[in-house]
Amino acid sequence: MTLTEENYLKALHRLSQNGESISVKRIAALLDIKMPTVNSMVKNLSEKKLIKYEKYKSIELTEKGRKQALLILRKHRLTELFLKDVMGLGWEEVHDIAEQIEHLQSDLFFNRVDEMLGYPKFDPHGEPIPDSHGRLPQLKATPLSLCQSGKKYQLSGVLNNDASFLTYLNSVDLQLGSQIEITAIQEFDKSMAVKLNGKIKTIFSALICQNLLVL
Amino acid sequence: MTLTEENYLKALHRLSQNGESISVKRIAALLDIKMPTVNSMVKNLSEKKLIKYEKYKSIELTEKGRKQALLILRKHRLTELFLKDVMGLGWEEVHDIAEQIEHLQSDLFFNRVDEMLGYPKFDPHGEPIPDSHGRLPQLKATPLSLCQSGKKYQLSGVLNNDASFLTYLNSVDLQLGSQIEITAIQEFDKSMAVKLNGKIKTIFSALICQNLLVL
DNA sequence: TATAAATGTTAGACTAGTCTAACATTTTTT
DNA sequence: AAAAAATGTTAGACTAGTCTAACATTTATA
Repeated sequence: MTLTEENYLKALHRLSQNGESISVKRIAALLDIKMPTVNSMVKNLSEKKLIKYEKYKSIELTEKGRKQALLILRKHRLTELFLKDVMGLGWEEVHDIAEQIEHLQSDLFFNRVDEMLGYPKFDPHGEPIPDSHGRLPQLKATPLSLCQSGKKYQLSGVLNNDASFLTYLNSVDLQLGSQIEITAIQEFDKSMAVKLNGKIKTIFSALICQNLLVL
Repeated sequence: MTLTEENYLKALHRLSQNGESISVKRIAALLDIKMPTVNSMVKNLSEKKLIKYEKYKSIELTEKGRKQALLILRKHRLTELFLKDVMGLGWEEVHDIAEQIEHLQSDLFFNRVDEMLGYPKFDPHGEPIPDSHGRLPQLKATPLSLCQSGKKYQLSGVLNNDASFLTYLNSVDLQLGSQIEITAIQEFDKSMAVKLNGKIKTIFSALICQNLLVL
């Protein structure tokens, strides 16, 4: 598979995640590529049995295509974790580098990365890491916004990668694995009073809660 | 620069290393690409002022081209060291992976690699690692195994950190900066008769010579 | 030095991935 | 249900990098 095909597969997978059906227009928008270009790539991927495609109908990944996408995702997420935990880069810095490293062809390299990380199941953004056969772990992290008052959770990821958000998390010393205890939930605006790592007390707005994944 | 252009520059630099002049034929052979293809790329690189080229004449890197090549070489050699020393891969395994990683665009990544390795000046073969401006350290450390009989050298590094090797060096009172004079080279097994610090006379096996870097 | 061999160059074709302009179909609105 | 808007498709062009076949120049050799 070419680098370009891999990027299309990743996009296809991402679009298939949020339930809605996949259209040429949405792929084009996501990849910032014109529709006719997407159209021809869609035909190409269809010939390779990576997607199911009929003119004017919506597009779906085949099992084969989905597996390929998950294998790329695996490399991406392992890389992000490696850059952060082994190399000490910041959350906000790792994505762009991982976008490049995910295309490396070397089982040896990624297996060693996996090993050095202790075979992790989630990446720094809380996304599950597919195994080497392209299968996903069953466990799923929950947004803090759906959690209950009076309980304790562990931060397992974030749903937003904006630098401003990540900077905020750093400012309250919140990292993967940090403990979050919900002491109260404000009914009116769904903001939460929380205690972080048993120490810092603060308020999370609803927007923040929606973007924190916990276990 | 494209990945392909980078590979041509690397090849050009490598060919320029061994003194002989650079021909289309030699580039083609090294990259396993047909001569007409090389010919057109040579024109392209010439337009970009990375090489000096006139029809039927031999090819030379410009200063600009040489600098670019050295920056890629820097990334390659840092990566090899990283894969070996940080990730624990074998020396024979790292080259192919480094060939891919050297094309990553991320100063952040390579600066961190450099930092984690302690800003090394030489790779384990004694090859110099260009700095981030594409400049070479002035002096080139050479494995003792490549040195000449009858000359004097200074120990500038070792390529092996096994306790047994370092203990041996201590036992003959050899330290960084110590003088090594080669008095004879045994042709059969490449072992060397040496005089250390003008005093101790002993024999270094070929293996020892390969692991001592001198200036 | 004339000819043969080696090397270099040009011309033209092909693929992957991109584009714009024009046309087709489906979906939404009136 | 007709018209308008949105979306999808086709046709054809362009670039980078590759190739083969044919031609040109330089170098080596008889």
